Amino acid sequence: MFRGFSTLSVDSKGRLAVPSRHRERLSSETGGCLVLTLNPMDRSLWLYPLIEWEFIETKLAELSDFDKQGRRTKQMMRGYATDCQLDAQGRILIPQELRDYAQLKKQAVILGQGNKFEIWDKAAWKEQRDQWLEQIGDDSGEPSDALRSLSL
Amino acid sequence: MFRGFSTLSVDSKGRLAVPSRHRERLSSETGGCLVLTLNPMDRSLWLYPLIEWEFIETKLAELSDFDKQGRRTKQMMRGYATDCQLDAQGRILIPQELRDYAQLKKQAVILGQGNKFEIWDKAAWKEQRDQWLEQIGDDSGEPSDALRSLSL
DNA sequence: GGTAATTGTGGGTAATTGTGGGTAAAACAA
DNA sequence: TTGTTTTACCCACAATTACCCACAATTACC
Repeated sequence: MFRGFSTLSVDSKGRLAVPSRHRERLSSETGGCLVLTLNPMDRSLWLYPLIEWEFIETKLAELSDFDKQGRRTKQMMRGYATDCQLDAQGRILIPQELRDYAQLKKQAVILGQGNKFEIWDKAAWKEQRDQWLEQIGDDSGEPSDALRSLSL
Repeated sequence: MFRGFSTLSVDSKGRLAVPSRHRERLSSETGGCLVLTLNPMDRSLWLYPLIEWEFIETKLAELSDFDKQGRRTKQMMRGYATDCQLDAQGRILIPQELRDYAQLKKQAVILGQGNKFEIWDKAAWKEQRDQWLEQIGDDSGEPSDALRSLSL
């Protein structure tokens, strides 16, 4: 399971260095083959080891074309899925199109999220985070049932 | 179960010494692997032995991506979960990002909380504590049913 | 109360990691 | 083809982190 947080910079060529503590796993897991695609829920990117992505892909294939949300999710995630590999310095090259989607500027953050990594523009992430923290903090909102029964 | 209170200092490199009476348990429990993450309820940090964290992680993994609150909770807790180990002096290095989140200055406190430790900035903790004591004391707030049936 | 052991704190140094940029190969367009 | 842009590969520097060692403060013990 991937976890953890790092602040990183996207250089002028659109490259992003994966934190070193994750490199070995990423380069061994599927011969170093990775898949980068967009996160349809947020303006951020997802980075999967190929083997994990293939599993996702089969699940996507099962989504009905007659359900609008399902169709769109499929289109987006598959359509933007880009193969990539770590270079000798442990970086990946993020295509222009995906950089635009996630509105990546110079500063980015990368978050371990179980079977994948999530990549955000730093400012956008902070905004999201603070918004969420506010919601958790005030007790006015209704936590979902799943959350209500969660003891950490 | 962890319990107890200690005042400690965070040095200029962001290191925090775990009280010695807890070291042995922390370094033996899961080969010394620990996970440090943020406490989404308060501006403080949680320190889990890896084995305890993994249990939390599986619970988080079950939350749906299509429920916004669940998704955010997952993102935050996993995203900020940082692997760490005690160094030769029994300290952990707290990443800048987490220090900022918990607003840790020079003085910190660490509280045993069952399956984990909670780490606060000392001043922030005192403030919180006094505030809570006031609230608990006056009977204006509505205690939940669970609390109502609690005999201490 | 005095001494010895343990614990908490600080800092130096070496290794690792993150970042930037140069150059050559490859892809693409005209 | 030729010229232009993009990508891959390499090298180098700066910042961070891990690993030591040393001292001060605290605690335990006689």
